[in-house]
Amino acid sequence: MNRSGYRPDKPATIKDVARALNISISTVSRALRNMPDVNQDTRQAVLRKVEELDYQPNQIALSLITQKTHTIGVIIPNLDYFFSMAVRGIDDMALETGYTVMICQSNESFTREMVNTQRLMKGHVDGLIVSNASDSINTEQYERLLAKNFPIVFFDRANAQLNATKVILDNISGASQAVTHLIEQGCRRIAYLAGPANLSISQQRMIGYKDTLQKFGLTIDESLIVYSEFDRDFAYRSTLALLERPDRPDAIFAVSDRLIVGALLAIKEKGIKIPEDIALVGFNDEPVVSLLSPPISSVAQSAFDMGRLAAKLLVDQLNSDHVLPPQTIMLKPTLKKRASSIRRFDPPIG
Amino acid sequence: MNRSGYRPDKPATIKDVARALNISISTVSRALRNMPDVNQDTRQAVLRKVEELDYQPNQIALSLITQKTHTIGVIIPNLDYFFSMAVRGIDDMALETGYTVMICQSNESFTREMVNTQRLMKGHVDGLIVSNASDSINTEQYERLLAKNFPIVFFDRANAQLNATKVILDNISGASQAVTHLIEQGCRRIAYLAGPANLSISQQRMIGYKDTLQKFGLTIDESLIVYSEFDRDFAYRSTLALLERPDRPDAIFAVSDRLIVGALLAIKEKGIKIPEDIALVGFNDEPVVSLLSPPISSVAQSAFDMGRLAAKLLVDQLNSDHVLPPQTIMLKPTLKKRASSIRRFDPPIG
DNA sequence: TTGTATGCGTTATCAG
DNA sequence: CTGATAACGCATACAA
Repeated sequence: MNRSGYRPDKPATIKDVARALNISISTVSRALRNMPDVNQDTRQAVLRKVEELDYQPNQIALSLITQKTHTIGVIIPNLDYFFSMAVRGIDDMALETGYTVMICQSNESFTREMVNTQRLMKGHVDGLIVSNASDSINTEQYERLLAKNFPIVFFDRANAQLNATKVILDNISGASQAVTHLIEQGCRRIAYLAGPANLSISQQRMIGYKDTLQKFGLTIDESLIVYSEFDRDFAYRSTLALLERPDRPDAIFAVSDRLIVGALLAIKEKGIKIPEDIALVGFNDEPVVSLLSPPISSVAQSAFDMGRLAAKLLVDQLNSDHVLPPQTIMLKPTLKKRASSIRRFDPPIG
Repeated sequence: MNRSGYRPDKPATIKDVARALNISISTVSRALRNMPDVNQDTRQAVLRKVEELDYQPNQIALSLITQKTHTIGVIIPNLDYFFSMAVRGIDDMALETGYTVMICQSNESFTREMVNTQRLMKGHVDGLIVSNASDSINTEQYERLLAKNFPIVFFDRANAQLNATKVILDNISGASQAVTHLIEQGCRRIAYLAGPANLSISQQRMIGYKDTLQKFGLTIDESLIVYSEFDRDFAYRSTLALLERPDRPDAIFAVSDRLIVGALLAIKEKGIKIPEDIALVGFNDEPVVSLLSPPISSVAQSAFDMGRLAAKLLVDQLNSDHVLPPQTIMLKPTLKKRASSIRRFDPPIG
């Protein structure tokens, strides 16, 4: 007994059904799959016996033949609010289309992301839905898979160089909306908690930030830009440092709500007024930011929709009999304006 | 071509390796699994060819033989903070022990929980880790699986009648700590947002709540107990109603942080002082509660540890060659005391 | 030390 | 209408 480990009682196979009825396997198989050419009485007998023996087709055997598992692999950096919602969207679409979802978290580690990819490939998922870890740089492994025409859909965090199907946010627009709003509220020195430098979302939001400043004729002060991991405590400390400066900023925009919350804690600790002295805008519109004092403005996107859409694109590829060309779908974010950034009465409260 | 749908380029099989070297399949198989009785030269040649062809064993074929997929099915009601952390713990242990995790969310729906169970069973998971939906009542399906000795571990929300392996919290202790603390702070009319009546965690926490009141000689006022789903808005409205009463409560304890946040919003809206007029204690210690004004006290547990432990118990069963007897592991919660409930200076701030 | 044959559970292709 | 058999990719008992 080399196949070690405990195994539950063996379920009935198609063979058992056939034997019990003294007919051949193929007849049972045909009866079960509603093929024509099968006697009604035989079919009824099979159906009854199947019920009696609680027979269920062995998916593994089917997979061996079709080389399909009806399983989708999902690789995400973490399970924070955004990705939880995205996973819910993916699982939702998977349920509708008859797939099951295998989820692995990279914990923001590129190494673990690669390990998870291999893990899922070994488990023979039919396709992959990926959002990169914050220290992801190398795309070699994905390129190799894509070269073999293995179906992958990237969402949210997707390497810009990679020629693959993606569902992403219009991050430039999101950042632009945030910065425009801050400028309209009278802010002139807008600091930016920029997140991990190599992530596409960071880079795109940075473009939106800088372009908007320039569009309004404001100078870009690189010393007001702080790169970091998605670490609330780091944002807290960075903000304290920004507040120490004689020319301290009059607004802070952050690449994620996690960071803007860190900023909020630092500012409140210093007793500086929000939004009068410093206005705040975050990104993702997590539920928590609307509960804080003051409620924090944030760029909102629907992670659920993004997840559903990513799953949809993947399933479309899986159900297609030819290779679909890569496409990039860009979703539009909307700014939720709240007390943390509203200094004047002109703009309506969102 | 009945096997519809696109499939990526076929990977090399053990046959390809054998053919390329003009040797038999079994020799390749042996060489690969470091069996003795195999010529060093042959082994080297095989290894080289395997590298060259990028051959990887087909797990599906292996699964067909062993009837094991090295996959764990996870069924959870949602992916809020608690369950996200639990899933992280499960995935962590799975990675360590060579398993992959299939996750399905029931969205608090018993029907969907059943559908997901079938979905995972069809996908031939080796075992199941389950936390029930809030409207779960019927345990028939699990009983049937357990009767077949199919390995299942329940965690957090586990039906009390079911004779199965469980990892749960000492909910009575958690509620007792919370209520004791409130009483020590001078509260005498403690309302309870009790959650779904049929959930084991609700029932256990209710026992802790009532027993503690009685222990301190306080009467139980059933009109201060409100059942509900895990719905923040419902808690908000229930609290508004409680506040209308002439004999309004001087404290609210809630079965979950989601509900206590709803209560907080209602109380702040009414301009009632926390903790002077009403003290608050929640359950789960989600990060959000420590960020609110005032920070809310909460009964803390480690969802991550619970997840890891549940996975550990399941893997132990999977790796054992006999059926392990059901066991229930009970974890101890600790109360985090914060401003929402601290009226006196005697107890230290947790 | 290596090769051959059988089986895992199912479908598909033939014959009958 | 039904049955026998090959095949999916691999491990393994048995032969050589």
